[in-house]
Amino acid sequence: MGTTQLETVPEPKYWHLKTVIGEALDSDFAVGEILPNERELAARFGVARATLRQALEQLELEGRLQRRRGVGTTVAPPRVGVDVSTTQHSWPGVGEDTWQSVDSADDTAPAAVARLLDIEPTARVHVVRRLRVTEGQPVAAELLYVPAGSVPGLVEADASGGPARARAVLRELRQLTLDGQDRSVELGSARADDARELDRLPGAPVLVVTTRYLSEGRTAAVSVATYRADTCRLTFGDSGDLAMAS
Amino acid sequence: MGTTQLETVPEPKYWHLKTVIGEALDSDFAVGEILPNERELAARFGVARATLRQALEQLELEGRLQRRRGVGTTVAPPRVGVDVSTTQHSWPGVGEDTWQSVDSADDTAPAAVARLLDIEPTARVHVVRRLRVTEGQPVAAELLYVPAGSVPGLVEADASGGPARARAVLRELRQLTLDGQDRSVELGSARADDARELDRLPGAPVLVVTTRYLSEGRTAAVSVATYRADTCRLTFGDSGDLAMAS
DNA sequence: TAGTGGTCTAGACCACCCT
DNA sequence: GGGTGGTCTAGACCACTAG
Repeated sequence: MGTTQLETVPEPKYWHLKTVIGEALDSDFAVGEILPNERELAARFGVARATLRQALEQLELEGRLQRRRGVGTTVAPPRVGVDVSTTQHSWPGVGEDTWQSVDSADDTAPAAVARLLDIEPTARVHVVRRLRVTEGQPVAAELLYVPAGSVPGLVEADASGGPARARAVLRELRQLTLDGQDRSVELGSARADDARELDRLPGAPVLVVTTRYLSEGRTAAVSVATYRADTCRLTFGDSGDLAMAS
Repeated sequence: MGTTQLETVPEPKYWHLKTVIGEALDSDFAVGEILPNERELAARFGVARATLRQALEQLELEGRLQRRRGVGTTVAPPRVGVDVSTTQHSWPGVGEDTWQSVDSADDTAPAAVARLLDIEPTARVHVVRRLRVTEGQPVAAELLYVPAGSVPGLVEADASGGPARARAVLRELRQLTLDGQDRSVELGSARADDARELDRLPGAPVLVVTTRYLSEGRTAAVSVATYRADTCRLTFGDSGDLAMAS
């Protein structure tokens, strides 16, 4: 009674913190600059460390911060745009140096991938592992699933399993005519092995790009590429050189 | 000494929990089924609630769970694929019922958008708000920024600001010839207003799709659409009907 | 009003990186 | 060894939903 209702909007503390720190990032910090450590920041803002961490996590999710254990928290550079437009791609590995072949193995495909390939979950496929590197930094790890039926010409002898084997699978795949591809993008979290190659912790947020390569009415191969969500912006340059023309 | 080193891999508890619960989800639960509450689950697994929550958060991020305050945690249905292929789009709002116009206002564009539009940050633009609904559920909220110069024919009188105004802006925009568009996808967190329209909490993870509409060598409009990352899989059907043919 | 998930605290210890 | 972020605990209270 008699008291004026003073903004009784219980905005969470971590949300407010995120805003405040975000603004400070714009005005007071340069890219690459290192922030005070979490314990000090928490004390400075008068909150528990867990609460501060919630704010930092959000900022990291948005690509504004970068945190490394044992090192500290730094201001992240703007996200790099990585081209995932389909016209650029054609078959995987055509004269591209953006992807590095890592190795290849024979294995079964995960259930979801087997469904896309329309094969039995127990059927064996070639699994090619590749890594995409941009400006010296790994940005994506890919698993390319190729059913044996798609590469009948592949000689089985060379079972070295190394990069040479991976390139051999890709070379055979290119013998097919590519009729088209579909692509989808969704949010995921990095599996342990992907995380290691991407220099992140397991569970880090990633953008999962799934591509079906179609040939002769069938799905000839499926690629599952996981991109670092913190540092990457996926671009689909559907106009591309058109913007340059005229 | 004398003790055999027993798998001293300090896999985080929450990571292990996530795996265990994820497997249980596959085998013991049906879509829509409600899980025991967090306090009980934590007790059952012998961990603190915060630790259990870390596991649930990951599963929610991957679209496997859905949590609602005051209600409970349920098993999420598979993500819905929403088509964001550019051929389908042409100008925004051409005979589509997937998008609902909400309203339109005159405002300045955020700095990042002003840069894409190549206009002054203080220049006024039409901001059209739209909502994308799929199967009765809101999946995306969009802000379409249209510089006044792109819609010279727009009559200023009708400043109602409601859906009618929004449709008028779109109608005028369609007078231009569309030369092409660029699109990019990145991870973000929902702003308060988007979160409300998407029926999520502020900060919820979203996929931000930014589109530049090009006309006569200029950027005629910019769309920033935020899709619910938990329930959506963005699809780029670059083959589409090709898969149907032959 | 009872029960749910969301926020917050004040500690502790661990894994990792640098010097 | 000293400092960083990452994990974990055992509590407490709040905001929301439903019966």
